[in-house]
Amino acid sequence: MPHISDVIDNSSQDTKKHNSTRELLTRARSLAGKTFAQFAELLGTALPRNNVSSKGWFGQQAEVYLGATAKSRAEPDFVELGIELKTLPLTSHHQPKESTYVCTVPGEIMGQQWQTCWLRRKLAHVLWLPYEADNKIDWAQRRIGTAILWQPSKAQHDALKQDWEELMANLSLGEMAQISSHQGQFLQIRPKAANSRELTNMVGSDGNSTPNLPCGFYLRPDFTRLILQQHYN
Amino acid sequence: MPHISDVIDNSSQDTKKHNSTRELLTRARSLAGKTFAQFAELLGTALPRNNVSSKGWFGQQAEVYLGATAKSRAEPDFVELGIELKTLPLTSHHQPKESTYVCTVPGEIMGQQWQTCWLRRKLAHVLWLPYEADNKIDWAQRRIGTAILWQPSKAQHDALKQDWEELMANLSLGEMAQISSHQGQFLQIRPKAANSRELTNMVGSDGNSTPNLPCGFYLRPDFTRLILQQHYN
DNA sequence: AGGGATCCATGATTGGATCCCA
DNA sequence: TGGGATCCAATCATGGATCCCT
Repeated sequence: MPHISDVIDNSSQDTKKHNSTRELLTRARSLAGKTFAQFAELLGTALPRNNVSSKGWFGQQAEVYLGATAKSRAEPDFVELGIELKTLPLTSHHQPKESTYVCTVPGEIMGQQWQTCWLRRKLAHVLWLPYEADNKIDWAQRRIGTAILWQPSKAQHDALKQDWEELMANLSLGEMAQISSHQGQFLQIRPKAANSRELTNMVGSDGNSTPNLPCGFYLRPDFTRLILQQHYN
Repeated sequence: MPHISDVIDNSSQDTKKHNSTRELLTRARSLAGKTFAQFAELLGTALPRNNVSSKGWFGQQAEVYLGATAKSRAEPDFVELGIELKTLPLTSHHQPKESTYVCTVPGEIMGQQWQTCWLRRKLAHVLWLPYEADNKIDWAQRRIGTAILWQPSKAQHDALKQDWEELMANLSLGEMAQISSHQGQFLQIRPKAANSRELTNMVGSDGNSTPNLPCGFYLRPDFTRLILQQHYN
């Protein structure tokens, strides 16, 4: 049984966390309407000259601006808040343009559980940062949208859980090579590598290790579209 | 049963290997008597300005000069010959100045066997390249010695095997933290890291993973002293 | 003088994602 | 238009070892 002071401390922590979360959202929303060029100026950095060679630029600079602490580490972007930052490219019709990368598919399949898996933790609390990604708009002139702080609804959670468990079951059945991007209603598994010759080792349920393309979990556009609708309607 | 042509091919391979090994030794010995400054000039590179910040310089440049193929990979330096290159720093009395790093201690202890372990493969065939390492000699003026091509004698092999099996047995008993550099007659285990705060995961015989300092196997000077004596007497 | 601590280079891995063709 | 392929930055891990204090 916790001592009363622990309860008081926790409660105080929760209040701080709540306030910090609101500050984070406020700061993120202060970017709404700004172009990439204006954003770069805010940061005092130069815009990369083209988008092909700077795919992750906006996401990484947004982390810097919002004070994310985890640089390429296996932690939430905002550790103390448990919040993950994800940029969300939009078409000219303000629909998701792409699937959204979530995290890498674990190389060790055995013993993975939904309750504790990395994907679930990543998607437990997300700060979405939409932006214009229509190729007809000059890159420097693309505008940042209004940030959305989101947690999965019961239905969304359950749908993700079902997809995840189906995909993981298929993986453990052995042939990673047979896993298709077509599986999964909202979640899919796709290659995630520098190139198609890259290989890592997958350890299957039989304990054997086989070389495979590194893969990642991606959210299909249908899923992120729901999030946008949920917020704007 | 092999076809007769396979036998002929192998024999041809062996001859090539023999010749290449002699060429390697000859090329290595052509460095005998040269100073670091002269060696750097041979390579067309600059000498690093001090030795503290360039600990691996000679070893790495020697690999380049001798055509080693494995750059930081888990292979022998000269893959086709199965030969490992090791530089050997000497005192003013031409005795080994330091213990000699061999390889990292595997993070997975279970199932390790002497017959197939990396340490045994590394030490199966070594091209030793001695050089003056007395701090009283200006770094640029240190001279390279006569290369020695070495394979362990039966007695040396057995002694290494005994040390290795003793050390590995201790590791698998659990407490990596309790392993001491004092153990082992010719072989020891010591830290091998950027700094003492670095940690990696060790998987013990119980299958549990515990964080530990990354460690390496080192040959004690007594061992390399034997190799020098064996050759020069 | 032995052993705990440390230094550099480079390849591999991971986290940020979007590209782009059939 | 979906999914196979790819791009950059930064960290991590490994291979090359020697430093340097007690």
